[in-house]
Amino acid sequence: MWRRAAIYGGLLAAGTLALEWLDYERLARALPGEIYVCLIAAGFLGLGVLVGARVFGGRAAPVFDGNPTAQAELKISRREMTVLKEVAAGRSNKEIALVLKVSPNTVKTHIARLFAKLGAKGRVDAINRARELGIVP
Amino acid sequence: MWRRAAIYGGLLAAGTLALEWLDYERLARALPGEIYVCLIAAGFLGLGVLVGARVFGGRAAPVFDGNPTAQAELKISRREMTVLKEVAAGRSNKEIALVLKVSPNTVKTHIARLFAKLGAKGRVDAINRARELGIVP
DNA sequence: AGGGCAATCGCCCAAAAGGGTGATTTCAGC
DNA sequence: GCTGAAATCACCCTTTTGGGCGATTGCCCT
Repeated sequence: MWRRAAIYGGLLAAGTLALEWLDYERLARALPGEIYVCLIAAGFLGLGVLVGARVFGGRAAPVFDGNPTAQAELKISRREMTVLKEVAAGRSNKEIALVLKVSPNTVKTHIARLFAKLGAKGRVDAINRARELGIVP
Repeated sequence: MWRRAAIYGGLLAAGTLALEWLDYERLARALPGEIYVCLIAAGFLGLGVLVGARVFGGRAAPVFDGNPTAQAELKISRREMTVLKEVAAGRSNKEIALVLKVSPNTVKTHIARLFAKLGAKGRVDAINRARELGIVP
């Protein structure tokens, strides 16, 4: 969405520059000076947004709390989500078991289900896929 | 660094706007129209970069190839960096060994050194710490 | 020429992770 | 009251990881 806005800004900038290039004189006669300045400025503002978006991050989703859509799509349960977050935090099965106050076997079961649902072959892989799907920051 | 540039851009924009606000008439008399347009445009360009940087990502380092500063600080060698990237891609030691055409033992050695340098107690932990330090995307 | 470092590999062993299967409980929804 | 899904736990077994040695090679630098 923001990427789209940036592209529109860039197009606006390009359009403005093209107009200037093609018929500067007539444009200058037709438009009051201030409006012309504002046009150019707006174009550069859009271009700047484009540059900023290109240079920085570029990741689509910002703040994040899990993507309910993809999460529901894969039928990842609440418990599996909490376990997934623990895994992403770099904790071991034993640590997760302690934190969640369940048996290590339970943690292993949850993780196994997560792997199946995410199509992952390891915890790092699972985290990467979850991040691609936008269900983990 | 890029953040600094964005801030400079924003300051330029603010300065330009302030000048316009304070003494538009004298500025218009003193400067040829095109230069004035360029000044405003450059200001807005910087402002746009600032907005883009603020809206998107916000992470400090952008396109990326490893953060040389933190990397040098921890004395992470070239080979260790490539191994780290493979680990972050979710590959197993055996797979990494195949890709890099070295023995699995060598991969293990590199990873062990990485753990020591990063102060990590597992691959996921190592990736998280490396990402915090900005030496991995 | 010698020291230091990166890169490579080997071996041993313990711990962790992962795969497969089965079982129980709890609880919401029909 | 029955059903199904979620959550819990257990056991067995294989593979992977990780820790802790040591050793060699090649390269850069002084």
